[in-house]
Amino acid sequence: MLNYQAATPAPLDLAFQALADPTRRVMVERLSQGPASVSELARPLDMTLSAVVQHLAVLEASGLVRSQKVGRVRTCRIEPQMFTAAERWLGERRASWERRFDRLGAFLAETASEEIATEPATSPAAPGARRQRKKT
Amino acid sequence: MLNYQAATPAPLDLAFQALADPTRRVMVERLSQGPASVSELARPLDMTLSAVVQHLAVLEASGLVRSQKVGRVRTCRIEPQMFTAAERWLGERRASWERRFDRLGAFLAETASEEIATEPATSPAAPGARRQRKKT
DNA sequence: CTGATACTTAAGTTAATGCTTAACTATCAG
DNA sequence: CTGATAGTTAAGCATTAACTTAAGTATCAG
Repeated sequence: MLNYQAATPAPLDLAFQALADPTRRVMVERLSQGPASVSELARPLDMTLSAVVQHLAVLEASGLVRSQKVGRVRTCRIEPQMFTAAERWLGERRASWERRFDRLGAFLAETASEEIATEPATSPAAPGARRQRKKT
Repeated sequence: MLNYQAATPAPLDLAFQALADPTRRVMVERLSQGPASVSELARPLDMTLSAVVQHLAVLEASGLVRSQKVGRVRTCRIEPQMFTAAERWLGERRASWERRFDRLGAFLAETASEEIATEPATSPAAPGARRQRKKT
């Protein structure tokens, strides 16, 4: 996974990556109903405790989940902030194309009785010679 | 990546996985402002066209993006439905813990002058002997 | 002290990812 | 027809991810 962009993965990288796994989503679903211990999280899952601990590590690294150990049991809980961040990113994209649709609608309504030439807004795309390897 | 749960990955797996990559998010950000050709998507990205095409394939497989080819240019655009699905999943989790917070608040307000014993709701956790390998 | 519980940590294995080259296939302009 | 555009496809390679075993380390109950 050579991602030549940032040395440190962005928070959203980690969040979406964490949510991409069905096992981890099950864990998150459980936790969104209230705190739970590691074994409680593991119970419905068909894998070793060890694997669950590793999934938990991914969730914690992503900032979606937090946990603390009291005695010998580690209690895990949801960390709402990162969820909000992910939700916000999605919402912003949606807002973007919805705004565009609104403009398009307004434009169509406005020019309904004027002209008819309305290309689907494909920009000219300058030539821009580019060799195959373009490593900065 | 041995994911012993489903032979077919769930839609949300693909969607979140697709969004987990910063390059693909840049592509999505571009597309949420309007349709674009493959080369247009590639222009700001520091990688070969080939790599961009592969990222696009991931986005299409996830259902977040759709594309069609006219002549020699492929025009890509956002597919809103899958975004909504992802946003909804996040929203439902949030609703879950917010509901819980409300109940907790109500409970605290109600018993404010009665008793004081209020454990953080850690369930009893039955013994349930389990060997290390528990492959169904 | 002893044994169960509840994790932890470290390897090791396998498959999936994110790239790169390189070679090809259609358009479209002139 | 020719050359440039725009994309496609197939290998190949290094890294990461998702597990497994196996062998710990702290609690806590009795």
